[in-house]
Amino acid sequence: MKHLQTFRFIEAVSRAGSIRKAADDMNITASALNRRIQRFEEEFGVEIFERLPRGVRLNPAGELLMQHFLMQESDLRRVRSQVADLSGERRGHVTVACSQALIPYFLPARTAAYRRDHPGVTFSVQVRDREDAERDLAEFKSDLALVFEPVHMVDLEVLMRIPQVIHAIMRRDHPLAVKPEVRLRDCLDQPHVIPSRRYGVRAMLDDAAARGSRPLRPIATSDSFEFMRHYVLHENAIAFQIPIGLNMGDCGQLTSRPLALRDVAAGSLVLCQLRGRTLPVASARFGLALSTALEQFSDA
Amino acid sequence: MKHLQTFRFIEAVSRAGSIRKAADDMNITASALNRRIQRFEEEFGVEIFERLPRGVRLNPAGELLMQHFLMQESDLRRVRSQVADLSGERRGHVTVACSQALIPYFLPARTAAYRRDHPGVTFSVQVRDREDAERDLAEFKSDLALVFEPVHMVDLEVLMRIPQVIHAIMRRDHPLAVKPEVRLRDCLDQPHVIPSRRYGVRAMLDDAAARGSRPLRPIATSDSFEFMRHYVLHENAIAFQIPIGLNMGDCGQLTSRPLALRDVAAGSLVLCQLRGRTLPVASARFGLALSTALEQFSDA
DNA sequence: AAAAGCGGTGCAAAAAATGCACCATTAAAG
DNA sequence: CTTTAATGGTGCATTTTTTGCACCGCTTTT
Repeated sequence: MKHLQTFRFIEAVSRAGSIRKAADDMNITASALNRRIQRFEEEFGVEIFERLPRGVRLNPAGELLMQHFLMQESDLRRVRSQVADLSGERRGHVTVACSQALIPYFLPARTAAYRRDHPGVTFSVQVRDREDAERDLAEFKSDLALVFEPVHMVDLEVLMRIPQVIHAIMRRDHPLAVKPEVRLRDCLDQPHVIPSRRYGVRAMLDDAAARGSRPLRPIATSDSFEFMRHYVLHENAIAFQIPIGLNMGDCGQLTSRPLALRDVAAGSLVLCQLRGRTLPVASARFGLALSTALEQFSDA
Repeated sequence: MKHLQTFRFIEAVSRAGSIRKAADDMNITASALNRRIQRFEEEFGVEIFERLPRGVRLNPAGELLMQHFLMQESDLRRVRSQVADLSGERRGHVTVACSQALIPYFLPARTAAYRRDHPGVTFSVQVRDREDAERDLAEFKSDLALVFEPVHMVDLEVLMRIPQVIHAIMRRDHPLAVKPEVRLRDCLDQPHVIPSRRYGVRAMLDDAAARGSRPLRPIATSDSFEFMRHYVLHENAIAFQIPIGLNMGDCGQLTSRPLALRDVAAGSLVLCQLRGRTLPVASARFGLALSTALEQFSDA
C-alpha cells in the first residue's frame, strides 16, 4: 500500500543502519530517501533517527513509531483478509511459529486438513525455540505460536493450553521398555541425549535433575529432536520428547514411555497470539482448528 | 499526517454521502477527490463505496477499512503522546465521555487536580448518556468513559467499578428527611421527578418500581439532573441521584437520603475504555488518577 | 595524506496530483 | 412528460511533489 511507503523506507533504513545502504536495497537514490526521512521527521515534529558518524539508528521515538507501523501493517492485513472473506472464498496467509515437536506429525496434518476446507489459504510454518517464537509474535512476524513451555517475555494471549508429560524415547529392545512408565533416575543411569538449553524439555529436565539424585550426563546434546531420535537407534540410548511429537501409532523400532509425574511434572504446550491483536480471519480460524485438535492430545 | 490524507478524504465522503459534497467540505475539486478514491480502490483491490444514483455509501469492506483507519489514527495519537512523554513534560489531550452525575463536582475537581501536576495536558469532557458514551469509545471519539450502569453494547474494558446507591434528593424540611434511609414506596407516594429513559438511574427506578407496590408517577421527567435538582426547591418534591453527583458537604437547602437497598440495589459506576486499545500516556494516567479518586466514593 | 563512507543540499527532470471543462445518468421538480 | 439539478466519471493542461544527479562538508579508515 502506497501510504505506508515512507514507513517501509524507514524500516529499511533501520535495518540497513545507513540511508545509503537502505537506498540501495530499496532501489532508490540516497538523496531521495534522505529527503523522505527529513520530510517525515519535520511532519512528525521530532527526529526519529540519531545520526551517527557511520550511519543512522532509530532513537526511542523511532522505536515507538516502528512498533506503531508494524501494528498498522498487520492490522491492514487483517482487514484485507476480512474483506476477502466477505466475498465468498477464504483467502489469506497464515504464519505459525512452533516448537520442533509439532513439526513432524501434528502441524502437517492440521495444515493439510485446513487446506482441504480452504484451498485459498497458504501457510508459513517456522521452527522457533520458545524465545524466538515469542519474539516473532511481538514483531508481527507470526500470527500464531505453538510452543512448549513458553518463557513469557511479551504479552501473550493464550488460546489453548494442554499438559504434556515428557516421554523417554528408546529402542523397543531397551531394558526400560518393559515398564509402563519410567523413573527419571533410571533414564539418567542410562546413556542419554538431551536437547540444548533453549528448549522447554531441557529446562524441565534440568529442573527435575537438580531436585533428584542423579545429574544430567548427556552423551550428546543437540538442538534437533530429529538427530536425537535417530541417534537412539544407533547407540542404545534414551532421548526425551513430548507425546505430540511422537507418532503414536507405528513407531518402527522406537517406542516411548512416560516419565513418572513425581519426577517431572507435566509441561504446558501453549497455543498463543500477541495480546490484543485481532488476527486475520484465516489465522484466527486456523487457531480455532488447532485448539480443537489439541484437545485430543491433552495428556495428564 | 500526510500519509493518512486519503483516509481522511474517504471519511469525509462517507460522512457527506457524496463525493461532491465532501470535496466541497475538504476544499478540493470533486474530480481530484473522485480520482483519489478510484486510485485507492484500485490499489486496495476492491471497491469500498457503493455507487448510488444520489451519491455514494461505504459498503461492508469500506466499513471495515474505516474502522481500521480510526484505530490507526488513534494509535498514532498514542505514539505522539508517548514520544512527547520521552522528552520531559507530559503533553496531550484527554477526552472523557461521562454521565451527568460526574459533571458538577467529581470531574472538575479531578481534571483540575491532574492539570496542577501536568499543565501541558488539555481536556475534553462530554456529557453522554450511557449508549452514546459507549459509542464514542467505539468510534475513538473518547479515550475514557465514566458511566453509571453501562449497557455494554461494545467491547468495554473496565478500569474501575464502584457501587453507588441511589439517593433521594429533597428539601431539608421534607418529612422524609427525618429518617436516615428512605423506602422507595414512600418516595413514590410523594411528588417525584425522574430522569428520562436513557439514564441508568431511571432504568433502576423502573426495575424497582415494577417489582414494588407503587408505580412511577413522575410529576416531571427530564434529561437534566440540574433541572430536577432545582425543581425540588420550588415544589417540595423528591428527585433521585447517585452520591457522586451530590455535593456531600454543604448542600444548601437540599439534602439526600439513600434508598433502602432492599428496594433498589446499588448500581455500578464504571470507568472504562475500549477493549484492547492502548491509550495515550496522558489519558492512561488520568484514568489511573480517576480510579484512585473513585475508590473514596465507593458506597455500598 | 589519501580514500572511502556518511548525511545533506541545489537544481533540473520526472512523476503525481489537481483543477477545469465537459459527458452520461438519474432522481426530483415543474 | 419535459426540465432541472444533482450525481459520478473522464480528457487535458497546469501545478505540486518527488526523484535523480552532481556535489559539499565531515568523519573514520587505510
